[in-house]
Amino acid sequence: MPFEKVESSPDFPALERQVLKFWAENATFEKRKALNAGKPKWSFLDGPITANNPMGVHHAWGRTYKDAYCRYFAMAGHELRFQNGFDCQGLWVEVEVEKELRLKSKRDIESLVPGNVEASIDRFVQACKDRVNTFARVQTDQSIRLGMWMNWDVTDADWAKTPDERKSYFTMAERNNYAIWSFLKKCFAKKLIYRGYDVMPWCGRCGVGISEQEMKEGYKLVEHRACFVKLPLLDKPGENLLVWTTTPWTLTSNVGAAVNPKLTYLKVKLKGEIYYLAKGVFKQDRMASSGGDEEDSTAKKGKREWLDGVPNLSSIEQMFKSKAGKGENYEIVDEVKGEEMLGWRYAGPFDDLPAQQSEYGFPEEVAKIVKQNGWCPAVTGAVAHRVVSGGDDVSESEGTGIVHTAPGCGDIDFAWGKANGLPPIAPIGDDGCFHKGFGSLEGKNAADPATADAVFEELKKKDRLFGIERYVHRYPHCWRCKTELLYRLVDEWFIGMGAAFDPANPQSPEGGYSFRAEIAKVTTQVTFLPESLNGRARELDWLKNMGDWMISKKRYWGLALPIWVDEKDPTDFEVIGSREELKERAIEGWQEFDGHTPHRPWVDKIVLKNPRTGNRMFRVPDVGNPWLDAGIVAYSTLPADWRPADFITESFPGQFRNWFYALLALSTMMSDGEVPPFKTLLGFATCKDQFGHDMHKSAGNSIEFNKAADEGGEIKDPKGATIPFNAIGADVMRWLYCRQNPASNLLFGPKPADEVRAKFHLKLWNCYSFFVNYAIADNFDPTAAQVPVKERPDIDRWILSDLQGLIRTAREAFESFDVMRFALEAERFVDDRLSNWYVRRNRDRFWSSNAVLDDAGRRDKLAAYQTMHAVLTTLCRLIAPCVPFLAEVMWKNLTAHGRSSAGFAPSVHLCDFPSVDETLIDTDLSDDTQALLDLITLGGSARNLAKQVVRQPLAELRVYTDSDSVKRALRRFATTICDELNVKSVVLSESPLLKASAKIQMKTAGAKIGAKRKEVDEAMKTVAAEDLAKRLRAGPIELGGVALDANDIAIEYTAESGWAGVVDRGTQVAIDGRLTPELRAEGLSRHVIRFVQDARKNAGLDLADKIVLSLTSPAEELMAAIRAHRDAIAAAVQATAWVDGPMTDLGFATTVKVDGMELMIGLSKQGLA
RNA sequence: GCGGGUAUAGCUCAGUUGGCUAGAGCGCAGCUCUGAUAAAGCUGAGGUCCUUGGUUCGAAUCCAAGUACCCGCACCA
Repeated sequence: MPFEKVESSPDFPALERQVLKFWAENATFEKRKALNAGKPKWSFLDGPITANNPMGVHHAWGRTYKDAYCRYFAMAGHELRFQNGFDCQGLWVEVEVEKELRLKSKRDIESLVPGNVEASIDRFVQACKDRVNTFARVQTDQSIRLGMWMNWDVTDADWAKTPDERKSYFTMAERNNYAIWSFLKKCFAKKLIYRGYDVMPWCGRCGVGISEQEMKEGYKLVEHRACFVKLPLLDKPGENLLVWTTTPWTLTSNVGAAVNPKLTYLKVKLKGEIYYLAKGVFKQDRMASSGGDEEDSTAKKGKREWLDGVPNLSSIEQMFKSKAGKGENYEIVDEVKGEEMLGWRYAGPFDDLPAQQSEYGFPEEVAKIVKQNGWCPAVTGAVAHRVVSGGDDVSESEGTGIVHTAPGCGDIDFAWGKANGLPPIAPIGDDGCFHKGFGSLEGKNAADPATADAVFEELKKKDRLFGIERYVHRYPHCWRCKTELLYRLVDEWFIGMGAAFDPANPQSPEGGYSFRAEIAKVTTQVTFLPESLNGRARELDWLKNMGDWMISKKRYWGLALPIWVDEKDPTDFEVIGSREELKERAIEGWQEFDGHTPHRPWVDKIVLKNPRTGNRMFRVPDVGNPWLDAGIVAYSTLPADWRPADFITESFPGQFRNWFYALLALSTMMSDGEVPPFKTLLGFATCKDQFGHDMHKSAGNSIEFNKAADEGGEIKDPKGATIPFNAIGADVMRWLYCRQNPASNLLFGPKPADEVRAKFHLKLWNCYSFFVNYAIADNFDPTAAQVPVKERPDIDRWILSDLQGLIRTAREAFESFDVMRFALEAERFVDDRLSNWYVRRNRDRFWSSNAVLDDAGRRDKLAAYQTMHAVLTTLCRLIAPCVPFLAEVMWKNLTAHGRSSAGFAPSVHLCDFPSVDETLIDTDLSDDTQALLDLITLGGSARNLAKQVVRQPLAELRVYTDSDSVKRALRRFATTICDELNVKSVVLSESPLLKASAKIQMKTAGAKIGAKRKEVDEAMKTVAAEDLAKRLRAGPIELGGVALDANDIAIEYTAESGWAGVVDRGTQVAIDGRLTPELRAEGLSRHVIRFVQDARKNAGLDLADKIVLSLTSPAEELMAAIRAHRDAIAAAVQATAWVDGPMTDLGFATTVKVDGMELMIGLSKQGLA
């Protein structure tokens, strides 16, 4: 038997698992690659997936695109590399390993082996490698389950190899790390690498500086306590500057107070003391959003972002009033210009701290650098306190207009400090806690609210605290561990990105080299999809605005920055570009390092000799930014003859500043500004839950890949109710992703999965099972000689013709990376054309029995089988890239289990992608059939208007149309129309069927009419529509002073009495709704048949069973109808004998009502009566 | 704060260079079909096309302002 019986409700996930086995056992993937060897290359570059956890369903979206396009280009005859990538290094892995090992801090990490930092780091780094290997393998298995075809590492032996030797690429591989070294060396040669001492956001928990890219991800609206602080002026007893800060811990390190020289400041007297503050802030409504800081308060006023439960800010004036106490008040005694205040000396809030007594700043390391760079004279913080100019950066939009300046705690403070010779005092260490030298605050964490309390206590004791308030603002947090960032003076390593460029014309500035502009130039060579996202503009915008790239992390697991620094001169450093260079230059440590990957702690052992000074050089302990790891892959993994990649695809949120950026940046440097890393980028949006909310593990609405694929599980809806779901399976997920608009967020869940399965998979499966199950019964042989297509009936040639259209769409869509277009068209093909027309109309061709057919009949039936077989097998090949399992299951069965002797490939994935067969295209036939389908719909609505069900035969359907294809369809498919609409005849009418009414077609007439609309409307009213129609047929007419032709005026119609009519565009359809007694009798008989069929089913009879039938009714009309159509009824219900009168003694009996009339049905199986 | 986007049915979204009666899928309601049958089809209800103003004979569409949400950029005391 050529085919296997097909279950009507299949277990898709189970079938998928069988297909995986089939592929593995038959080495199908290897065979595919062998077929394509030596063909034109199509280069795909995989964006590495972070190997830190199992996959979620959101990963499956991108991985479906990756696989679908790779499979398409493989079927279309290209050689591919099929290499998957894993992202291995970086803080995210460290954080998970810290959790595993229950470590809380960097100190814990360095004490893993008590007393041995180096061994501790080694153990920690090994744990990170282990974690990556573990989850890379998990993700590999899951990707295989998704149906992704890549050169996977499968066996234990594969995984025992080093990352460099495995089939997938790993960013922790030596190849990758050394490639980045060569990149950094090139940057160094262009003098782009520099060491920056700067105040940067810092995560005290992770102990790392946070780069600009990372900071974007962590802003959150939070509450802090802000305070107003008095700074007594040394030369004006009883007078104070009033400053405001949201970070009280930085007051310990105050060195200056910045004013804007152009602003006016008030001198406010309160209880005998004088306070200085900016005039503009005094009465300001502080809850209005900053913006219009000009005086006119009518300027647009937004409301400040605020948190519920936090009281509104009061104005500064109000604070003065309430502090004045009852009956008293403040007094404005004078105004001064900011510039007059410059140089005023004041007493700092924490001048008693040792840290304030250190020349050049604090702590010593900082002081050393400050001294070396000449950033300030030999003064201590306590001595340096004075009013400085902050220029226009000091505004009246926030605070008091006098800015507390701590050059060791703020970016701009640091700049002001350098400009004014103020020594920086850096209060906190890499753990975010106060250094020694800060008195009672020593060891306290700066982010801890209790620390603010301690600061407030100190201030109170000294009478420096003017007020405390609860304040809400957006504040950066660590994107990994969510702790608050602190601004801290650090030394980090940067790549200088160079001068700005004009995004409209991104060339390097005249003369000078600008890395930024070079990247921009390369970026313009890349295609960003989908177009609606304006990806290129986004990327250029980022390139324009970004600062220098901070590439260092003071951590353990990652790229070892190949920077060696002179032991005596921290400004003298070198970048090493390769392992070979390192070996050559090493004067110590090579023996120990050799045999290890270039990771900590081993690489740290290498010591170089400074050729200029003869001093020893040590590697900086920092590791690299992980986007370097992912950014180099176009060079570290793609061989030269595979560059640039034809295609990459990733979820775009964030990636314009992360992977896309890194890839462009590193490739620009590596190719000296010549070659982009890829030609086309397809971005896609974010995967949400089925209610449109972000998926979060904690919210219970995220779905693990394994559960979606095989296990089933449950999700929580937004109200927290639990919704269980069954396994969805890979192909349903994949189709969901393929049919999605990549620019929009995707809603994933059991409900969308069910919809997609019902809409596509089950519809297709129904067609397939219908075909196969009849083909089995009929012994259809797919290898039998073909009935020439020309000799097949219209409907066969029609679907083959439309199938070519689908093939054309498929090829265009895949080639332009628009799989959605193909998927939606395929759905329409399967639903509207194959299922709802071809199969439905052809059921009787398939089930007609060979025994009663003549030669022509048998040939017609063979044509039907062959047509449907061709359609289904072609569909299998078309959808194979999207739903590889479903396609494979159907293909194998349809091609008699892949017997290659029959000319079919043993796997659908070893086929070529279908090409359009021009000889099968019959445009007229396709048009005519479309017209037919439209006519059926119209006729259906006309029936509906006439309130006559399809079972009731009607006399006549009339059609009036100006469409040639409708006219042709009417002639060509008259029988079909009669059958579908259950009418006795269908007639093409030469004249309109319906009462005319005229209507102007503004689409064509609008331009002619213009402003004369009213005149034309008036003129229209005076002419009968029928006359208008007649005159128009003769030629253009004049109406209201405007010449109009037949195209400009549409004549519309309504039906005459007894008829029901509908109109669509140029076609009118009218159906005769009147019933003659004959028609009514026939309709009744059809109802009777329907009830008898029901009764048969209820009686549990088999399809083939013959029956003895008895039909009785007290209603004479019904009995007459039964008598008149007795033979038709008997044939339809397979009654071979009649019993006149009631038959209650044997078999099955029931009573029903036919159009209100009682009918007793009795039947029994023939032979039992 | 600056720039960009979006706003259309209960939900998810289409809607061409302005053109008159604004669509689809899902959901809902009703009906039908019933030898593909735990499938399928049809019909219906449901819209201030975010608001206001403007341009125009005519605006969901173009312009301006406003509102809400989203994205990017900038965020300082």
